[in-house]
Amino acid sequence: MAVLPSNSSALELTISMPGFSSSSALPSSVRDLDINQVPSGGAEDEWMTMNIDDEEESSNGGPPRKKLRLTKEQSRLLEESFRQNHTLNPKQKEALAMQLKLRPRQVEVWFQNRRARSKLKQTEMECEYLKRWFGSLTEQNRRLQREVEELRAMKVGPPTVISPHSCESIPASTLTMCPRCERVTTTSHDKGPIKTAITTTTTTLSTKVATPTIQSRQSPAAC
DNA sequence: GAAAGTTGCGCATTTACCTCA
DNA sequence: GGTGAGGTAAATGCGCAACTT
Repeated sequence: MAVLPSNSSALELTISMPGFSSSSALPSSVRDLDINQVPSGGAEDEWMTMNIDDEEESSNGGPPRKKLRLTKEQSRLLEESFRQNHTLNPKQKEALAMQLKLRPRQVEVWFQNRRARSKLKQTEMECEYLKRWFGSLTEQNRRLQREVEELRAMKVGPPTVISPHSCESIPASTLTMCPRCERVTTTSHDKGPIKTAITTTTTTLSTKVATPTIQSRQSPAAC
């Protein structure tokens, strides 16, 4: 299962994790849209209070700077451009600035902030994902501990298991489990009662939580 | 070719402003 | 109407790489 944001420009992280819904991990995008709405009670030319000249004046100790609010169209174009490229070369920056009637520096800053927001969202998603994974592992651990306790309690005489291949009864002491792939193999070594008891739980392990994968995660080497 | 200085860029952090509950 | 929280544009400072002298 791949968890992907509704807005592909916001996140690049792809998380594969069976059994988990992505919806709760996604921050609401509604407010993002509202942020760029024209405030009620202000005409658009009044709303764009800081044009190029104003800003240059304020940076030289002039009147205090006013907050620039990008128009919907400006935001749309910037987002579109960001989707294509997360960084701009000087030519692209210049062209975009001209198109948007902004200074190249403003475009540059917007891209910096946009990259930072993407990264923040990605980190939040990773955090959420790790928390869920931790929770599922904790639960799995608890379940297995319980099983071990039960098996310890019913330990009477030499434990045996049914061979998956021949359906014959095999002394459990001859079975071991590969810790990596969790397959049962027969050996002649005696691993002691606890080890063999755990071995008998192999069938239950088939219900284990599948290891979630982040894009870069490598699959374990074949056993 | 090596070292020092310059420039441009990206990023992290901080500040200032705005909106909304 | 005042206020605090959250969002975001902009400023600042730092590190790094490429280039020049």
